[in-house]
Parts: sequence; C-alpha cells; structure tokens
Amino acid sequence: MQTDNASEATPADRRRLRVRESIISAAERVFAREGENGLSIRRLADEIDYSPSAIYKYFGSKDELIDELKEAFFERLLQKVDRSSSADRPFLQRAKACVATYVETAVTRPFHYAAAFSSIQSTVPEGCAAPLSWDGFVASQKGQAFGVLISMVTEGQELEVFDPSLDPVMAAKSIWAASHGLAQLLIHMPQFHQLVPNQQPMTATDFIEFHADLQIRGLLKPAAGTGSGRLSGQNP
Amino acid sequence: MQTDNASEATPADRRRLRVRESIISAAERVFAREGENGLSIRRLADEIDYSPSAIYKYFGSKDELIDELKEAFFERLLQKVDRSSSADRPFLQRAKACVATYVETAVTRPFHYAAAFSSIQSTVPEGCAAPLSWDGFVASQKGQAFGVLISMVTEGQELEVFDPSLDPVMAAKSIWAASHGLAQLLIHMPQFHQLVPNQQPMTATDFIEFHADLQIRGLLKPAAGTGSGRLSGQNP
DNA sequence: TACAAGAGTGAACAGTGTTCACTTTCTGAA
DNA sequence: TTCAGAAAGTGAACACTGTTCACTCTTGTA
Repeated sequence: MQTDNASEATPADRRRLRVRESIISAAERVFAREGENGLSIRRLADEIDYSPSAIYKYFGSKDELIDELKEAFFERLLQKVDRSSSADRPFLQRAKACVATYVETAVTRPFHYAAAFSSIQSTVPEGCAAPLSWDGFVASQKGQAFGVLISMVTEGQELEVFDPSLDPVMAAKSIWAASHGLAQLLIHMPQFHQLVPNQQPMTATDFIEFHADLQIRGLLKPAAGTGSGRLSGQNP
Repeated sequence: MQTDNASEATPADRRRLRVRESIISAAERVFAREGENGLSIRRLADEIDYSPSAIYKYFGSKDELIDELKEAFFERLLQKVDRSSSADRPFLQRAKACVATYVETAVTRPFHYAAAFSSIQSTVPEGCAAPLSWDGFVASQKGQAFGVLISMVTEGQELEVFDPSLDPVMAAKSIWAASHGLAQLLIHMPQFHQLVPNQQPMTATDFIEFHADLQIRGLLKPAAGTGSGRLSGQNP
C-alpha cells in the first residue's frame, strides 16, 4: 500500500508513478487523435516499450484507463466554463459565454467528449436502483459544470432579466441539453455549421454564438400580455 | 442482376428476399435490445440457422447491415415528426409538438438513434472534399426531418409570431441541436429528467414538454424596446 | 544474505469481423 | 432431359481485440 503523503514517496513509488504517467500520456496522445478504436492495449504497449500485460498492473481495464482521460478532460472543461461565467462582463454576455465556452471546449477534444456520453446500459444491470443520485451527480465534474449553469439562471432571475416563473434546475438542464446537442452535432457532422443552401461563409464559432444567443432568449421575461409565461395554445 | 419490377419476381428472388428479411428482423430484435456490441455476426447466424459467412452474401459488412436498421428507424422518425407538424392544431402547439415528437421518438429506440450519431471521422479520410453537401443532406431522411423544422420556422415568421430577423435555416439548426441534445442525454443518462435536488416526481415526457416550450420561446418576437432582437450587452 | 513483494513477460483464451476456397443447390438454355 | 454456369451456403482460417495467468526477474527490507 502506498503512502498518501507525497512527502515520503520512495524511489519505487516515484518510478511507478513515472511509468503510470507515460502510459497515460501515450494513451492521451493516441486517443485524442484516433479515439477508442485507435487505442488498443497492444499498440499502447508497443509505444511505451512494455508488454501488454504490464499495463494491467497499472490499470484494471482499458475502460478504466479511458475513464481517467475523460475525467481529466472534464476537469478542464469545468474550469473553462467556470472561468467564463465569473468574468468581469455584463450578465447577458457572461450567460452566453457559459454556453459558448462549453460547446467550444467540448469540440476541441471530440473523442473525449463523445466517449463520455457513449455508453448505454440496455436494461438496468441489477440491484442498482438509483445509479445516478442528485448528490452524487453534483459532486462529479459534469455535475459541477452543471451547477454553474444553475447559478447563472438564478442570477438572471435576481437581476429580473430572466423569467422568474422558471424552475432554475429545469431551465439549467434544458440549457445543458441544448449545449450538449450542438457539441455533439459539431463533433459528428464536421460541416454542420456551414450546412446552408447558399454557401455563405459561416464559422463554427459564429454558429455557436448564434445558438447561445437563442438559448438565453428563451429564458428572458416574456413580452408583457402573453399570459403566465408558459406558451399556451394561442390562436394563430 | 435482379429486376427492379416487383411484378416479375422469380421464386428465387422471393426466396432471397425472405432470407434477407429474416436477417434484418433478427438483427433488429437484437440491436434494439442490446445495441451494436450485443449484435455479432456469429450470434446472428446462430439465431437464423445459417453460417456466419452466409450473411456476407446479403450484406457487405456489419456496418452496412446496421445502416439499414438505422435508415428504417429514421424513416419512421421522419414520418412521426412530419405528421405532428401538420396536425390540425394552433401553430404554437404544433411547433412544440415537432420538437417533442422528435425527442420522444428518438428515445424509443436508443441504440438506433445513438448509433446514427456515433461515428467520428478523425481526420478527413482522403479525397472527399465535401462529404456533406446541402443537396445531399436534404435528400436524406435526417435532412427531410430537418426540412420540416425549417418550414415550421418560416411559418411562424409569416404568422408574425417568430422573430422575422432570424435566418430560418440557422434557427432550425439550433432547434435541431437542442432537440438532439435532450434526446442524447435522456438516452445516455436514464434518470436525467428526474435529476433534481428535492425529489418531486417528473416524467421524461414532462421534461421534454418543458424543453420544447423553452426552445420555441427563444424564437418568439423579442419584447419591444430590447433593440434589434439580438441580445446586445445590456447593462445589468 | 535470504526472503517476500512487486514489476514485467509470453503464451494462451475467448471473443470479434471478414475472406476464400470449396461444395451443394438451383435455373435457364440447348 | 441434360448440362453448364450462376447463385447459395459452408467451414476453416486470418488478423485482430481485451484479458488472464503462471512464470521469471528485480528490488527493498529484515
């Protein structure tokens, strides 16, 4: 068992950590360029001059290794979103930047982001009644990035810019879904942003901006006289 | 070479078609429940009492087979969305139904929907400068479902309900991204819709409704006095 | 110096998609 | 009716994959 204190790490500990790092960094290099299919244990072993079975002394499985790459990425994503939400700018600009930063960062590492949302558990495996609790979720990286969104909504409501009748958590989930969707489409359809009938030049960043704009607009106080805010079945 | 006319199909043709159908339907059965990983050629061969290599007389590859499943699904999705958009109801209800139907249908076949957006071409393979043209896209199933969204936006603008300054194609893409995102999150995080701090009961359908509502709100004519419609950096 | 814990290895297992030479079955023309 | 050729179907093999396990070798400690 290793000591948690980095202060008294033995040479053996440091050596182990160095090998572990070399595995991670080689994996990161391959995974960022070619994704899960490009990253095979044998190839990884070749790149770092070890045998395939050696890698299993450091990681329980390929999935466990990839999980570590994904977590590191989501930590960076969280930091970026958090920073953009607390910048020194007018509220609506910050709100838009939140969405835009999320999408833009996701797109920089398509395989990391896509892989984080690629598993489907067909039927609930067994015995795990609540695999995703609120408490567990907000403690995760994804959850924290989501928390930033919630406080953005409540701030907007306090500033009397956003519709006060909206549930902040639900609104945040909706915004998250919208951001996630754009990220996914940009990742899986590289030319999504310039998909228009008459080829006017349009960068991905431009479209992300537009999308963020529309999302925030949906949260604004509705025009006076439109009733309670919820879209009721008006006549037209 | 087979005749395109179904009128003069030989017994051999019919026999071939029947075997083909049995492969497809077995594949559909397995794929719907267990996804791409659960569907192996050998297992499929077992289920229909043929040898694995026989399947290659009907489909060039596993991917080709799965593509057929996905296409059939997207045809149904298109039909559903199209029907919901042309129902006999007030415009805003139809607009919301468009989004809601898309998401709800996607979620009914999680593996089909997820698989349709699961490939990433790391670096452009070679020589294919424009792998996704507008014309090619609108001719596809996905493209047609997208077309429904575009005409929904223009209709809203003609009715003077939606912001006339919005580009209909861009607005439709934004709505698509938002719908896609919710579908993905509901698929990959089964309890996404009921992810709230204080466990109030909330069904997936309820949340989809809420999300659709918010999306349409973003397209509405902005409140008078907010400038050109685009969110400029106002003061608060 | 002896011993045990850990690091590293090569061969093997059970899978996968796919190919190919091969046999069997069927069909259309002489 | 016969017979060539096309089509249908097969089993063994190839080249992969993630993972395991008995094994050797190195290293740190008593």
